[in-house]
Amino acid sequence: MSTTRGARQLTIKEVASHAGVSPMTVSRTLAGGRNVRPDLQERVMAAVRELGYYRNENARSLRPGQPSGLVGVAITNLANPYYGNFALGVEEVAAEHGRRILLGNTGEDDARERQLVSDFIGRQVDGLILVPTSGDAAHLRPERLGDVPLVLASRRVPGLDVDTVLLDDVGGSYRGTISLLDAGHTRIGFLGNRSSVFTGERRYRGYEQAMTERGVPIDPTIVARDQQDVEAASRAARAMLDREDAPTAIFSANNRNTIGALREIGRRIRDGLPGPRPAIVSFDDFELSELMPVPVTVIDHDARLLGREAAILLFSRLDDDSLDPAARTVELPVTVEHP
Amino acid sequence: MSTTRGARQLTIKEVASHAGVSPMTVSRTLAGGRNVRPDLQERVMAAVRELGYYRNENARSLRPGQPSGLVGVAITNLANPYYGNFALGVEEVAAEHGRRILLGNTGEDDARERQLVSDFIGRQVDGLILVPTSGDAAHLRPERLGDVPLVLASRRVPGLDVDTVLLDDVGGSYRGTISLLDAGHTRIGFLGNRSSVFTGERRYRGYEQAMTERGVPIDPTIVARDQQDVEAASRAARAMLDREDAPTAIFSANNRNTIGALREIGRRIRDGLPGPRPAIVSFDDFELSELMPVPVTVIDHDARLLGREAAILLFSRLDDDSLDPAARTVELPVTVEHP
DNA sequence: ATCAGGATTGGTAACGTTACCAATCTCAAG
DNA sequence: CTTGAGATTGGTAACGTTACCAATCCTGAT
Repeated sequence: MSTTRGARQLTIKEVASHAGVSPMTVSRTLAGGRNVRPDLQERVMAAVRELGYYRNENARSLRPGQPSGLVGVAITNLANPYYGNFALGVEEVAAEHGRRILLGNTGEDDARERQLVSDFIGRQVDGLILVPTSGDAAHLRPERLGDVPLVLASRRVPGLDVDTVLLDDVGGSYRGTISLLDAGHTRIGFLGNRSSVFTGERRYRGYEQAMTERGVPIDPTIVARDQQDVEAASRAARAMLDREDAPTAIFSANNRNTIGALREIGRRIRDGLPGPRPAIVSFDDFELSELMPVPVTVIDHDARLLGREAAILLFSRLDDDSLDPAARTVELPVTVEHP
Repeated sequence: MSTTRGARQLTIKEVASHAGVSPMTVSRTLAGGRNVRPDLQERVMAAVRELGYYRNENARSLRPGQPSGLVGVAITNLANPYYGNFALGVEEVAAEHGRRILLGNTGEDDARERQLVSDFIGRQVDGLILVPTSGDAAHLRPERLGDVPLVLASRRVPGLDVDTVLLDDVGGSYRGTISLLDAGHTRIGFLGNRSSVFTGERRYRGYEQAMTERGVPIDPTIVARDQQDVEAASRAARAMLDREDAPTAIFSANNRNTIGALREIGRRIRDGLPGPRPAIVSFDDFELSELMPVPVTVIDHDARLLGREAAILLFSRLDDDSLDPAARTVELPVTVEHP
């Protein structure tokens, strides 16, 4: 099927003959017009406008050494506003550098990530920006990527020494937990991800450091580290709060867990259930946190900035050959905002 | 600069000589292996694995009739979770069809949209999905787009008759407003966008229809239709609620306005200001709406589904030449969820 | 008027791939 | 042992573009 689907794409040749010049003159004009007589440039541009010609970027990038102007971006979950903002930041900086982004969603699926990376490379991307899943890293090794620079965001990959942008997970979690301890809490629950998730590990470490430093023992019965979605987080919070010795405060290591915990707390208040109304410290901001029925301290950060930084690291490698090849890490600060 | 940046991309020729066959045999093997001896296929695949070869998709799509496998997607604001979900829906369906998406953010800027569309076409996209800005549509006319199918989402463009996916803005707003009227409210404020924004117009129309049908006059002093962001929405809500004859309920036509209104209401409650605590009907859901200090009725919908539908419309055109060329419109239902 | 030097223009080849065609090989039937 | 049909393999050209080189044009100095 599909032998002819309307007029096919115009070529430089057609523009040339329409303007009465050679293809080379058209090419030069489009490339900036160096060494082309102004009147010919005018004729060429007129023909381009008249015919509605678009230069074929794929053919262009076929010539050796020519960059494609594409950046492959794979993130784990576009539905999460955090990653939406991240993607926006990347897109902004890419646009400033005249590049486009090829976007893929991995859904935390390792196989999908491999597939995306292969495809991106097949499409000749100039660089890759990745929020890696936690799986195997063989497909990200330099020898597999050839000369395509890679920047990791949010998470590291064990054994992969490349440019990375991170949040100050440990510091933020530490300060957030300290603020609870300062307020007199000693039974502080933890909701988060398991250690195999990079940020899950780091954020737990911050919590742990603060508790240890203040000599407050960590009670594993009020530490839940395996919730990926709001539903599971809500259940974990319920189990914690149903206990005799329920926590008086909860440290939530990410947005999903915070929402889940607040749902459960809201339910208990509505239903008039007894027990503490725990204070919350949330790693990740969310809208209207100030209107919640319990005080929410927010460990906030700018995902868009994280995206911008990732893109900046990437383009610095692309645009500067003399750059020290050693991997760089940027760790963005987070703020702790009291209610 | 950049004469040699490490090893350049591998070619099919190198794979061929490594496997001891001709480039054509490699090409055929990669294309599925029809009419290639199994042992040669094996040798080829081994060479591909060993060398880490990726087929150059750009060169591939250079041949006439070959689709690029790319879809250009331009949305207005990736930071908005609504559009993040939309993009996710598009990406999912594109992936199911073996396509990748080129993503651009217009930021409601007309010039940027034009630029993105040009670039997308230059990169030989097989189709375009657009949340259009409200400006001029000349660059979206069929004669400018050649044979590249276009699908619009969320909004129509005046004078452009193409496949479109919309929400049932009018019906949802009508039903939401009716629910306020049913609850006995007669002073119902409106927060939304101006008429030149497609959804702004439609959502106002639903409000208007409900009010008119019930014989409740619309008071222009409590209709604010020019807020794009939370800040402005908050100010508009404040102005409304500061009035002697403040509304007892507010219809908010979008997420940004809802958040703004709730911020202002929260402030008034915290500060103990007098005046009504208006009920809210919000077009667009947001998390934890059930925990708000005033009842919030949510007109909900699935942005991800909207994205999926847009992609489905597009791929139906790409994959079925015999399709009736008449433009189709899909209007997705919305739900009205009482608190 | 002549000529060097630079500006301008155009022709050719090559980028990596695959459609098309021609060449070779296999094998069963005569 | 020949024949021919079908399977398999490889060579060539072309997709749209631009780097490189050669050809031509123009300018001002002699």
